[in-house]
Amino acid sequence: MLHDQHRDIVEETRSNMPDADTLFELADFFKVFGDSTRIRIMCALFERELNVCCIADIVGMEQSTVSHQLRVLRQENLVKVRRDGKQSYYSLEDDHIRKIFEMGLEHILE
Amino acid sequence: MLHDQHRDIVEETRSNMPDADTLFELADFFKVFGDSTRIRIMCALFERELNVCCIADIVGMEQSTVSHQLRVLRQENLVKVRRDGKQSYYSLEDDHIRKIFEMGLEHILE
DNA sequence: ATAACATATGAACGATTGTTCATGTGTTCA
DNA sequence: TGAACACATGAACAATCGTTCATATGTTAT
Repeated sequence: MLHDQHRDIVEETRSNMPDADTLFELADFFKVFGDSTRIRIMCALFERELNVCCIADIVGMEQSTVSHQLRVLRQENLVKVRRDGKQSYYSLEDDHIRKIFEMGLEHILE
Repeated sequence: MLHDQHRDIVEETRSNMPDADTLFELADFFKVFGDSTRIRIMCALFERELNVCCIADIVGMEQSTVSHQLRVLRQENLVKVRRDGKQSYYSLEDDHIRKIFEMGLEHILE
């Protein structure tokens, strides 16, 4: 049960929070970072742009798996594609990713 | 198939990446941010420390659900607990969380 | 000691997710 | 045009995850 003294705290806290939709989007965005295959793909792309079969080789997974995960990364605007003949070259979309990575690494290395 | 010209790229990229264990840990860490209930809990805690039933009320979920998720947050060292009589007060563990939040928000608001 | 309350936890369930296999689409080169 | 290649995608499956219900633990007050 919620005490009377708590009602105000609850109300004020709730009013200072971003709206539910935004937080939902935020969760979806971070969900992308929550898989080690995708993390490894992004990490590989920190160096340079790479085509799909290189990425597959680097992370040691099937081409199909990598393609599926690249689609997830694309949908959240984390990577962009460039077609060159038969091959698709992927690269990182922006620099937030790098910073988020750094923050995460700082946290776990404590 | 991997072309000869790609072998070097693969090797060099792989050698510049953090080791697999670290990236696995990193994924597990970000996994915690990938759920809207947990996001909302963390967001509520930005304001002030809160006990469990206040959090449950703010996020609109069962006390049990919130307790389970608080355990997840505890296990990844994202929150700490303080017992005060019958109640447990939760607060954020460090400031990385705030920065990671900000990065995420910046990204989705583009 | 017992009742009432706050929180934690285990089991069970449905839902979501990651991977693989098979196949489809699009491009190049002979 | 057709074979070979690079990549994308759909279906299916196992595994993981989030929630709920029921119950256990721990604390306070009578």
